[in-house]
Amino acid sequence: MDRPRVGRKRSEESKMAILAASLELLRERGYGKVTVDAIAERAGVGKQTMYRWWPSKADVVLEALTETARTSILDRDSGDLESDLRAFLTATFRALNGPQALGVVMRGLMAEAQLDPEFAVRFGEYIAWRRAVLSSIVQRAVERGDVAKGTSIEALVDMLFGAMWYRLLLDRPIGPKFAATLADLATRAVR
Amino acid sequence: MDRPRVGRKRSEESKMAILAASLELLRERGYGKVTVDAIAERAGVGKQTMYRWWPSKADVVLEALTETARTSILDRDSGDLESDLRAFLTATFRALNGPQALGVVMRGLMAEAQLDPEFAVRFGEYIAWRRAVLSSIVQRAVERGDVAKGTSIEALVDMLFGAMWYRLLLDRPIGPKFAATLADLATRAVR
Amino acid sequence: MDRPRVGRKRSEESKMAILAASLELLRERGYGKVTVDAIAERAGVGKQTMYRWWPSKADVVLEALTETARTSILDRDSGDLESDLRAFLTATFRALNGPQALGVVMRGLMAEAQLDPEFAVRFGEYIAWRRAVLSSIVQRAVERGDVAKGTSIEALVDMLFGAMWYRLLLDRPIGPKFAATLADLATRAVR
Amino acid sequence: MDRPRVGRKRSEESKMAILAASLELLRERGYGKVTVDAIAERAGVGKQTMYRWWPSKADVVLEALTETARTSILDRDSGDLESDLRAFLTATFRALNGPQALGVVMRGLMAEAQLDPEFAVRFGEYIAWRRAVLSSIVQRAVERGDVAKGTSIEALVDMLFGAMWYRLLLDRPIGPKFAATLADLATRAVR
DNA sequence: GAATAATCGAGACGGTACGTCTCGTCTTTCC
DNA sequence: GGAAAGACGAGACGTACCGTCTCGATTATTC
Repeated sequence: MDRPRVGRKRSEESKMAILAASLELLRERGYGKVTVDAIAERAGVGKQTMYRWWPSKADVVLEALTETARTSILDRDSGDLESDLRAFLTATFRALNGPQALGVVMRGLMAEAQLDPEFAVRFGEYIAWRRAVLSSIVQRAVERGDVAKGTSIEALVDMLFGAMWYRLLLDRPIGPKFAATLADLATRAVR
Repeated sequence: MDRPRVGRKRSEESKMAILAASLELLRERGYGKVTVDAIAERAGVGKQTMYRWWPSKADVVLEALTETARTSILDRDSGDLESDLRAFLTATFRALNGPQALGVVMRGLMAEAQLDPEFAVRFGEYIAWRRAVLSSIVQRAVERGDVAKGTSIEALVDMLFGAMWYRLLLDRPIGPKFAATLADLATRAVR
Repeated sequence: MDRPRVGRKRSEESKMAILAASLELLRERGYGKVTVDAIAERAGVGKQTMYRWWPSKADVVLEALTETARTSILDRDSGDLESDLRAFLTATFRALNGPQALGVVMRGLMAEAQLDPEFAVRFGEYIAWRRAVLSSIVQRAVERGDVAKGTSIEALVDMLFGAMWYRLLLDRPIGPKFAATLADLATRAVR
Repeated sequence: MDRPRVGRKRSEESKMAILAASLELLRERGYGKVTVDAIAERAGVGKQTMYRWWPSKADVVLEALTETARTSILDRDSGDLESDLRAFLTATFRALNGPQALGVVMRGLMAEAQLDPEFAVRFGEYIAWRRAVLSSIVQRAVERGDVAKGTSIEALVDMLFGAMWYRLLLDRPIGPKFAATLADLATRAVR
């Protein structure tokens, strides 16, 4: 059982300043050009304060992303798979292209995950959390009997998120039209 | 008009040594831990020789990859979309997991493409070349009349390659079973 | 006028623990490798408690040193300059080499004084205090008429303490033999 | 036996720029406030270039000092110990106070030697070199028969250089008057 | 005996400098 | 004139300490 913590409390102000500075710099320069020193300076914070709470730059950014992304998830139950999917994908894609430039940030993090295996673990958890939402949408359709028996939900989710990531990473546009096309193809695949 | 080239000829030996050393180190350490100096040393080559012929480390690796991958493409026309897809995907996935560890290399290059926009262009060309093969498989089915009108071939290819990349980048297994599932889902999606 | 202090009293226990921990660590690691955090931890004390009572790490050590050194001063009046000098120097040198490793500590403080001008002032006072003892030994000889007229006592003291510090700082041995040699040379110099 | 070196030669230009920048900064800020980054920037040089050739900042400064000090050594043989000593000490002290502020630099290095044992070794060699000059002056007097039998030359040199260092480190003035006093005392001590 | 003050251990904070690493370029010598 | 060797400028990285600030608990004094 945790003995009651003693000493100065973690500064919520610094924490927020770091996350905010990260997002700012990410938008201004893109992931690859953001340095730890720049974040610390912009946040008015010592570098050690960052390393005390996050193991690496990528983890700071991941937390900043998670914070922001929390709002942009949409899961509306319309009773129809295709329209649920379209709504979810459209909202997701909009966030990617939005003023926060989430797409750029996510590309950078995916890159980092390839280079730093320890970060990959934590990034994987974030990804799994996003997957879960999409899975549950499909799951509802299964329960309604709208999905052919034996269909692999996992593979379907891989195809949907995969298509999104694939275009994101190759810097191709991701818009509402693409969302509709994917929703349509996915719905037909599981019929 | 080309005046007959003067001076020492490009050493084919050095070129091969560089490509071989790259693949070796890639397998041993993974992309992120391979340095230019290490490749040069392993190849017994000056660093300048690398930069004379390739614009960056990533391009060396890309060429090493292309060289190897050339063999692993399979495009058999069986007259049936699902079985063509299954065959193509199975062969592709096998190469990823093969002794050359192509998967690891491709992950590294995709990461690099996120951080270096100039390399992203060249990497994009490589990707497009791989896409073309898969597209032509689907195109044949279209010409046979096996694909519903209005189906977006591009989106279908995005879903297939997307699913592959998505699993690859998140370090999840990619095997023949997954190939079959994808081929099945894709075939049903276009009916 | 000081109104009688209110509030918790200074903890004599903590003070002693800090001085003791300082000497311990000094002996174990040498001045350069002793950190403020280490002293605080060893003493079971908050860092602020140190900075509340001493302006810097060096001052803590200086006080620890002064405390110890108080005992090691010897000033016996034998009526003979050479033997007084020999006795004083022998005792001083013995303290430097003693179990407290005063020599090591003093070297560290002298170094600190070069880097921190404010500390240099306080260290200078300590040095002056030690000089005064040696000066008074020579002064007695002057009053006995054993010193040639016009001899600079200050320069003589500089030579004696200078020789000691010079060897100390260059990590050369300082023992009773050296004390006798210095006493002899000094006595002849002032005849 | 050294095989003839291949590859780019050490840049004499960079080396000189580093040494020059060091002296400049030393004069401007004093040893304690000179940083490796500042030297590198002022010299227009990468930090690695410094660390390639010198193990630490102190060694750079030591070399800069040695370079400068080479000129300021004076060893004139007048046939008289006192006047030789006075001349040597006067010249040495003048260099300490001169426009190069050698005194400040030497204080910094002596401090560093206390904190970094590895540097202390190299600094000790520099000191030994300076000692040798003074020793040879006294040695000549011995050979002339001007020195009493049994006198410890080593101790005498310790006293002379010691007095100089002692005053230097305690930030007390060192001028020609002090040189004359020391020369006088030393000469009387060995008679 | 409650209110007020100052100290305490713990530990997070902003900041500075360090020494290492890797990149892509430049220079020298050899073939 | 290409190639291997290797030094170079640049600049980010993560670590180590410093001296300060904040927290909640613990004494002392004062009212």
